[in-house]
Amino acid sequence: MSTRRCATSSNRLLDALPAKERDRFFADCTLVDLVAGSVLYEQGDRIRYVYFPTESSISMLATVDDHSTLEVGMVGREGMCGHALILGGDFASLRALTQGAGAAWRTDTTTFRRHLENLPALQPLLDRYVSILLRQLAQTAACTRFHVVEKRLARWLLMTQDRAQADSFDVTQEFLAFMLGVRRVGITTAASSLQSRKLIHYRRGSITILNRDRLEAAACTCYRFDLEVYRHGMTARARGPGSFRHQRALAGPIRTTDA
Amino acid sequence: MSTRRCATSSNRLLDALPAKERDRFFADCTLVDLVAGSVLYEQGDRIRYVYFPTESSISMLATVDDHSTLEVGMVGREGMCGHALILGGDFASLRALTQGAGAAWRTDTTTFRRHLENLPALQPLLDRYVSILLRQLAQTAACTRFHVVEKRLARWLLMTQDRAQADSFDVTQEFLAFMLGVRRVGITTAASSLQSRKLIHYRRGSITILNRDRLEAAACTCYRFDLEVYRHGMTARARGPGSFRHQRALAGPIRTTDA
DNA sequence: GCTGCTATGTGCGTTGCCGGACAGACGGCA
DNA sequence: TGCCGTCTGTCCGGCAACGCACATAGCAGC
Repeated sequence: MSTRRCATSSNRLLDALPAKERDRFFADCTLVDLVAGSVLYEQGDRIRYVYFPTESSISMLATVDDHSTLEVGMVGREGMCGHALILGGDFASLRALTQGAGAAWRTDTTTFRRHLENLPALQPLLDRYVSILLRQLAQTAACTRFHVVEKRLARWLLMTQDRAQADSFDVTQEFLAFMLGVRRVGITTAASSLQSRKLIHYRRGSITILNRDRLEAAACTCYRFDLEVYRHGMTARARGPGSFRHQRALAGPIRTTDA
Repeated sequence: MSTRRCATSSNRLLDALPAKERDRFFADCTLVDLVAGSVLYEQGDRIRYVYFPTESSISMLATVDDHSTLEVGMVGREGMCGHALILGGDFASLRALTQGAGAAWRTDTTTFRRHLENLPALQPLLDRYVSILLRQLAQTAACTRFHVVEKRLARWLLMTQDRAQADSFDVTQEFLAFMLGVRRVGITTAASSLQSRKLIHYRRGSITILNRDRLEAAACTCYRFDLEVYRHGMTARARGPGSFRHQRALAGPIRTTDA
């Protein structure tokens, strides 16, 4: 089933380090196996370890009213889990839950902090990652507000496929509903629509992506936007236009007019 | 009308700097007047100036599909606008629009970068601010998903009141609709509901908050949560519980079980 | 094979918001 | 004073998603 599995199973952030620094960093890392469904941090937990997934994927979750939960970010081999440490914090600001089982590099907080000081390329690299994460959160907020469940589901499946590096992965509709913050039946409807169009196939806790291109066409544009942000950062390439519906309603000139 | 106006009209982030550093920073700042409706950055713009509002407030906006826009963050005297620079970036990742007219300290990018290197307290302070911003984005995503317009409107009004430091401020329903990503009529309904309960009073482009406590009770809990995050960061105090509706659906143990 | 658990599918009325259209009200300006 | 642009209020049908309840289907263990 895992047809798209890659040869190299490392983490892209760490790969981006200069070889010397990377070696020093890896010397203090342990390769661990994350179990699907395990909670890495509860909101407000003191962070003990940071994680750099290689095959696994982790969901960042925000909760309101003690029961409604929404996935606001996804971390795979392109990222890291425990971003608060990058910014000098001690506590996890969001719940982190292993969504796709698999391997991840792990380092304890103290060691990680030491590397942040001693490896000159590390902090800038991770700062850049934080800014990407920040943009992803903003995009998810808008996406969740404006896009229908079916398109959001398609986006989620594509994002997960990228991180699982496989066409097929284990997930129940109940879990998907939890991630997208909708009813399970909402997922049933959306998923069966996608299946009837032969974009995906699913059965009892497992989903296979059949046609990636058409699934991408069925997803909202947020998927592609996210990819662009990861690839090019926030340069002009990832620009999305956007104008106020009624410019007249805004007093004053549009550009900065401060003295 | 502006009964709650404070004597000190400075910026809280800059106030938190040690006196010596603050003085050096202010020496290179200009106090400018932001005009309501002016766009400080378009998404993807190279950042030329950063802003530290004192009386003004700025909205950070995310756009999807070239027309649907959502306010994902608000910056007032408690924050700064141009966070990308803190993380070493050059480009604005979100649109920034002056929502409440007023004064702000401004510095150009080059000078700001120099201060980041030379003033030892600045970078840690702003890093902490970024992590707060990040948490605010996540909260907004969940809030936008789960809370009805009336509660979101109440939250928005409270947040704006805090930043305007006045009970009354100028804003049209059209603009509110734009911020919350809903129809103008949706605001009409919500606002007249709040007005009928004597929590606010409004007339033609201006809103007055009549009863702050009851308005807070009418707002979603996200308002209070935000305040806690600003006050205490992500320590245990700001913890919000949250459990999966059906724990059974998650395979494996709940705590981290990696080797 | 049967049992029992979990995952998926369907039906029903309800609700919050949408899109569009239009009527009324306010307030600056001539 | 009266005009006119802007802001606000009300109506309509429609739809996506909700909450609840119950029916079916896959799969594991005995």
